[in-house]
Amino acid sequence: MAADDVPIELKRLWRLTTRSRTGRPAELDVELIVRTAVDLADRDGVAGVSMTKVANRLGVTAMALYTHVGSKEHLLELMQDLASGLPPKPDPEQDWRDGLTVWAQALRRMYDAHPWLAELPIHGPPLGPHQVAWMEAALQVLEPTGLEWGEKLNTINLLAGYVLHSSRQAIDLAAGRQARKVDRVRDERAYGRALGKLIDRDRFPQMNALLTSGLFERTAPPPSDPAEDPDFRFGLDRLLDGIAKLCQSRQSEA
Amino acid sequence: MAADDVPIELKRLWRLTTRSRTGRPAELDVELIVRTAVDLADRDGVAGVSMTKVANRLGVTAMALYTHVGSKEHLLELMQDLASGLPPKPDPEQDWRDGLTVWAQALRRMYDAHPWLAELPIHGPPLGPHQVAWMEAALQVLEPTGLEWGEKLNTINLLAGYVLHSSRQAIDLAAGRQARKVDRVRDERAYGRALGKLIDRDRFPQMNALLTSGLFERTAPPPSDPAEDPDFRFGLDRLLDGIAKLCQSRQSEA
DNA sequence: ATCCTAACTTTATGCCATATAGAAACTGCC
DNA sequence: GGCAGTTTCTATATGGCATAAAGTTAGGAT
Repeated sequence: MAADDVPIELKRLWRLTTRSRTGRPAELDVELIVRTAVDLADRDGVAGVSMTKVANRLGVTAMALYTHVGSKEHLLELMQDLASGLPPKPDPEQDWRDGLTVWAQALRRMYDAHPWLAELPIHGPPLGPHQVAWMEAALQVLEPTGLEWGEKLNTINLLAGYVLHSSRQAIDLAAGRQARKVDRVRDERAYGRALGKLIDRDRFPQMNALLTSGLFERTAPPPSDPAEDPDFRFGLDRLLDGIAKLCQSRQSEA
Repeated sequence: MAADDVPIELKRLWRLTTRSRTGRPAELDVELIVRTAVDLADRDGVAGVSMTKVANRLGVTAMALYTHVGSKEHLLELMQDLASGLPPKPDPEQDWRDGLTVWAQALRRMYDAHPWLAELPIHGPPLGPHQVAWMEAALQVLEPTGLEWGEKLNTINLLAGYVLHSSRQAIDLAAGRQARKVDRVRDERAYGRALGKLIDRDRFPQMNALLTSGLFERTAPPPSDPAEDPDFRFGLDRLLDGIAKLCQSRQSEA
């Protein structure tokens, strides 16, 4: 069944590698390396993860890792899947809209728990067991909608992309706020004042109105639960409204 | 007016730096450096841009750049703004929905013209003249909707985030397809077949159904105009439907 | 006891951003 | 005409990075 033509990267994601009986026995294994790397990333972000640093933590040279993870790129994929964890189990009592809301909010909290996940590039379709589990959960929620497979995929992708994007922004904002004194450009108030001086009122009338509206003078308190942040909810609700319209049109066809 | 308390980074974005009359005259200037860096990025992506390479192209040492751009991070910001170009002028005849569609499609084509723009991290609010112009254009389109400033901002952000995300995916997919023989994991057919062997039918029933649906067997022809790609249009239409509902509720209040 | 083999180490290459210090080239002033 | 001041650019160096190539080590199988 799990035949030989499965690429080694997939095998490692699903932990299907077997220790060989011959040769020097390994001190390391994929799981150990990836967990160490995730620890480092949780502390220092993606930039804090280097083959050397991971290896040093394990009391081993950098090159030793290559036996088990192939390349740094692959290590990052393994880290991504591991840190993704498992989605909440869909509640069959809920309708699809509540189900997707719960799903998206859980995803948002995942990025909050491991902000470095939002730094990673996107690798096409889900490949590892945890990513597949997230996809499975969303598909289960969408099952009663009667959408076609392509539509379901597009919908999930749309939602996941939104959560990723808004997580990134929130994380960047928080990081910027921490360095406020160093880098005042990004401070909201300073932003409005500085740009206000540069913007030609005739060429940028709307921007000018926006900057003088006082919107940037408010100090937004960082919400305790990022999944309840009003800015996050705004986009989520728009998205769900748009998806709802699609579901309605599908339902009225049938 | 353009007072001294404007940070140097902003001044450079708006090309407000003045050559001093004393001292050794500069061979370089910001515009020249940034244009050279953009050329490099157009050819080789963000990874192809290093201070050394940019400097060599200009017949100068890497350190010479630092007089003009401060740091590589700042150079990337300058590149981003320059390559963003100008948005299409909003047509006052169009309603907001057509206007946003045009805007989003133009943004999509921008990422197609400079794919490396999609690789860059997000830097909070728009700071440079071109980015401000994009924002201004979107605000002008939204002007008749009667939305509040915060809603307009959230809406634009939602849309821009969507275009960025789907551009990234399309670019990654195309890049993966180019390296198909090397990296078959991401080839769509191979994806379905390989994952099919790993996935437990009981634990992942929906994924299993999806993989056996034949959806991944189709070969999607790459569209000539990315802004007309059906996958892109799908998300855009959902988003606009969601925004339309918000506008309606605002209108019925008034 | 010896061989085989996989796991790990050593060493080296060629990148990278940028700190520091100094040389070079111009203007304005005497 | 030449010196001072100022700015630009160069030379050099540091410490980091991923990973290629080749060598060493340690245990299981025979």
